[in-house]
Amino acid sequence: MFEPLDPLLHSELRLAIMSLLVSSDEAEFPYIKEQTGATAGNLSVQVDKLSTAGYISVEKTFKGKRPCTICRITPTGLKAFEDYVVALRSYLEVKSDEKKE
Amino acid sequence: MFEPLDPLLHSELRLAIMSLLVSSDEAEFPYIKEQTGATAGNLSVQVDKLSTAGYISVEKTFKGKRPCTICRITPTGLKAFEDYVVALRSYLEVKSDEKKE
DNA sequence: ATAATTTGGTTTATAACGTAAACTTATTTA
DNA sequence: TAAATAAGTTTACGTTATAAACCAAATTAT
Repeated sequence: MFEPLDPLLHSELRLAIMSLLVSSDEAEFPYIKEQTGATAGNLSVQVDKLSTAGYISVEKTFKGKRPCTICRITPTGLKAFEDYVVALRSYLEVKSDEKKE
Repeated sequence: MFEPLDPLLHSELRLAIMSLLVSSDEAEFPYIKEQTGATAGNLSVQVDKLSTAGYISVEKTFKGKRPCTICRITPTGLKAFEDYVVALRSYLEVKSDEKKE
């Protein structure tokens, strides 16, 4: 009836991060911070979790002399996001008293 | 850009409960338990939270000699659910690099 | 009759999670 | 050269979610 929701994606900030990365193939840390309105600390933690799960890749480079963290979604992450969206539908659709399952 | 998600609804089990109640105007505790696959304890806690928030009403009656807990969604709860669905869309839609906001 | 099981839950203890605050390091700017 | 800013990370804490333990009444088995 209700499909389980990937707990890694069922989090406001992590979902927002993934949402951004689905649309733009890469994004820098400060941009994600600005778009999501998250604090740097919270963002850092959640980026790390997504990265550890293999949902995003994180590249640490430099932009001039300043450090620059670039995030990208991975194929695994994209698949997980798509699956999550499908699963969510089972919660959002109105069921007109269907039988079982 | 991303609308905040009502924390009370952004929970797998509570969302499932609300989803059931949106479609069926009332549902008994054991039915919700069966449909969601939740444990009775977890369900009891989450029903209580939704009830405290005024999102559902809980009526305790009897069915024959056995206790029977009936849940119904309230207008407040329905509104909250609808708002949540709208807010969620801001995370699920693919944005083709639109400008700002 | 009474013991065991089932039904229908509630309470509570714990582990996981989200978040902000504090901190670090390097770089500009005053 | 001192202060402020940028770009993060670490850590500490309060909040949540969840299962385990519990309770009471009714039903079924012995």
